Amino acid sequence: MRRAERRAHLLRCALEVFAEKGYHAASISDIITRAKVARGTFYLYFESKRTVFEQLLDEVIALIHARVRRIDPSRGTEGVLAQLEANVYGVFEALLAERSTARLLVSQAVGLDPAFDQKLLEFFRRLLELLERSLALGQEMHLVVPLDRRVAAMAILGSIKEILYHVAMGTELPPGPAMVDELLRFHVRALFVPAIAERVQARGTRGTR
Amino acid sequence: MRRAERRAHLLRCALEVFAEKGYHAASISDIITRAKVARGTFYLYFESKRTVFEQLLDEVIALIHARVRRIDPSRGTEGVLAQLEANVYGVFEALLAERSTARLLVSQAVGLDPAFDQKLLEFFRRLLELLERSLALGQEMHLVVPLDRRVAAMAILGSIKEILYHVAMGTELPPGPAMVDELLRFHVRALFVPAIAERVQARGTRGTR
Amino acid sequence: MRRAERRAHLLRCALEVFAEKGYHAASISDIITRAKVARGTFYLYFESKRTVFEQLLDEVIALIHARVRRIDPSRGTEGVLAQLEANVYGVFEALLAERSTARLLVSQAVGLDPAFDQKLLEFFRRLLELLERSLALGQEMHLVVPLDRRVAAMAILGSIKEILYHVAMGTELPPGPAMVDELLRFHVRALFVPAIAERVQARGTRGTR
Amino acid sequence: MRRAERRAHLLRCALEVFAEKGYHAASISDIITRAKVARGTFYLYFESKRTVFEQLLDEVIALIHARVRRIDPSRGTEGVLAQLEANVYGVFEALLAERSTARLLVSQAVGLDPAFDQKLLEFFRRLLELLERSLALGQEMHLVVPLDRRVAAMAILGSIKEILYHVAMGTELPPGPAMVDELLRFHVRALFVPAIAERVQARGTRGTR
DNA sequence: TATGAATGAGGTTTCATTCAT
DNA sequence: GATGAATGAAACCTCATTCAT
Repeated sequence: MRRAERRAHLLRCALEVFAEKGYHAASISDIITRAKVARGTFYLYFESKRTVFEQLLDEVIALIHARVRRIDPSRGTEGVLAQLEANVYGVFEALLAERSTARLLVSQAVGLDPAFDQKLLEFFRRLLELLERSLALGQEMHLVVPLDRRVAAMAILGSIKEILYHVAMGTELPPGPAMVDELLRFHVRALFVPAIAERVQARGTRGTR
Repeated sequence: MRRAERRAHLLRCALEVFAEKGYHAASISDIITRAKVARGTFYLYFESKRTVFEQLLDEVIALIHARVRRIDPSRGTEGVLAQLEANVYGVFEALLAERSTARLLVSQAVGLDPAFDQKLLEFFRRLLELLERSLALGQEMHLVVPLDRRVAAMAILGSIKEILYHVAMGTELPPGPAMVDELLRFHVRALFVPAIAERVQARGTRGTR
Repeated sequence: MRRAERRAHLLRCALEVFAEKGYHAASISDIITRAKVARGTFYLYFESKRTVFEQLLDEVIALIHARVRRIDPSRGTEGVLAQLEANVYGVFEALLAERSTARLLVSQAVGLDPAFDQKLLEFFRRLLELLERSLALGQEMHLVVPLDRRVAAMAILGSIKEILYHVAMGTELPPGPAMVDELLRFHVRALFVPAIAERVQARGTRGTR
Repeated sequence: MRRAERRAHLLRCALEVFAEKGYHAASISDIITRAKVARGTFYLYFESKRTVFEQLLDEVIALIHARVRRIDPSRGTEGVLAQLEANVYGVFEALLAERSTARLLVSQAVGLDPAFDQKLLEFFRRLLELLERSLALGQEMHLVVPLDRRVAAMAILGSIKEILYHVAMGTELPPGPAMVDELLRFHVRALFVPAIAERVQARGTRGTR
């Protein structure tokens, strides 16, 4: 039990250090200083600096996978829209809660080295596939307009990532829920057939900032 | 004249090395080995590893700034659309031509250190402002629907970056022009009032992949 | 305890290397090879090559300051002479014991760079002030002849340094105590009123070499 | 003729640079920048950085040798005193005229490396021998008191060097001639039999600073 | 003779990892 | 398990010297 706690504490400290300084600038010294632990202790829990980072990255990835569900078409138009919303909300909820985690994913893990790039890429590709399948489904239901599903999926994913990036970097933005609503309306307009799109659009727009 | 050539050659080699290995994993040795130049020669042209990278990044940023123009509303609806297209095309043209350059911008320069992050962030913020102004203009002309311009601008920028990221990482995608067309239609649907959006949509969709 | 020993050992080895090769020719490799220690270990104890040297220099300076006392006039003529003697003896004792230390002070630290030059100069200036005050005192007691105290102080300091320099460089000289006696008689003649000077001179001269 | 001029110019610039920055901190770039000459040109005139410095040092040494004469006893007591004076004056005249030269000798050439140390030491040893022979002569003429000639010679040399060192380092001192007079009186008291010493002392002391 | 671009040996320093206590 | 001193590979950068023009 003790062991698991310590491990979690170390992971937590490592996350903060990586988020603040970036992978390379972060040193083992930074981590153990923050964790108030001896150097050797760190290596009792993790094989190397690389592996801590990898585990943190895996955690973030799992966190997001846990929030994203394949869309189930059996619940009608409204159900599909609700599920789409739930996915985007989930991701933002998970990542806005903690800037460190967001930074790790959208900034610090990028371009580290071929292996990490690969892992990141695979994660994003899985998300893209999921999105593509959802889009295909939407098209079958005649909710989604004809489009290149891969390109559209990337556009959606990219729009989410960009906002997370700016959140992580501290850019000023509308408060969480309003921002997500706004983003969702953007997606709806871009994807859905006019009949649906107009309905959603009417439901929500208040001002124009 | 000789000097400029050498410098360009070194920059070119540095770009390739950075793109392949990432900033930190790339060593001066890698660069000079590739350039077939002695160690000191490198420092004859650049102050440090950091400054070569910075110059490369500045070049990429300049490259993109050169391709992006503020939208001029005086030429009517079609003119505005054409200008939007030109901007996106320009950016893709500049970056698709060379995977290394694209990688530098969307992958290797991210999360390097506070100074580079700042530079990158400022670059993206300038692009966002430009986009926001264009959106405001579109709204005045009743071309663009009511929306939070900042969020929309980020969504657009993010969609472009994501596609570039995947291009840089080698993901399979539709051939250049088709992809850009597809992406533009996505933007049009997301931004424009239905009357315009439908016109554009009708004009272009061929298949659904 | 262990730590202090290691540190002392490293300082000792560094001293020897600096004395043998000079500051610039001495490399960290030389020091750690002699100390049979890994490269990193050196940096565990000292921040840089510069700081080891500085600490060594500080040590030598402290060593000498510890041996030199302001002259107390309350103990009469003989007392003053005895104190003068004690000071000169003290300095020689401290530095003759170890050629490396002497070399560091009179040879290796000279002309290194503006900062070290400054430190050295300040040290010598403090000694000069002390000498000047002692001379002023001697003049008040009518023991010391009228003279420019600054020039006389420099002459005395210089005579001591020159002998130390030759000792450090291995020039053959009379054995320690005889040499110091001889030097003291030189000073006495140069400084004191004839009545005192003759008394001291009579007391000591044995041969003329 | 042209060649000799250029060489002299380079030597001059090198002297200034060495005096200002010290041997190691001085770079070939510093020298050629000051001389407004290309890098290769430097090597047309000198084999290496080391050899320029060596030639400068040789020049200084020659300069001093030219000013110092063995004392000729045939011209009586006053003549001997006058010659002693002339030697010390000569050395100061040569070195006070130019701080760069003084710095080179008393500060920058010290502790450079074994070879330079050797050269410097030999130079000082020659001066010492000369002094020792003069002292022996003085003793034969019953002008100089019984003393260890080597120690006395070192004391005299050291007193001169110390003053030059402080001049070179910018310490405030009495104006040239007064300072040399003062120093000479110091030497006279330290060396000469009372009868002579008193005569000289009476002749010059004005104040006590 | 003069130039200055090119060279590369060599130095200092960092820091992830190990291991004896 | 915990500690933290010790390790040493590897990186960056400088600068005296060379050499083609």
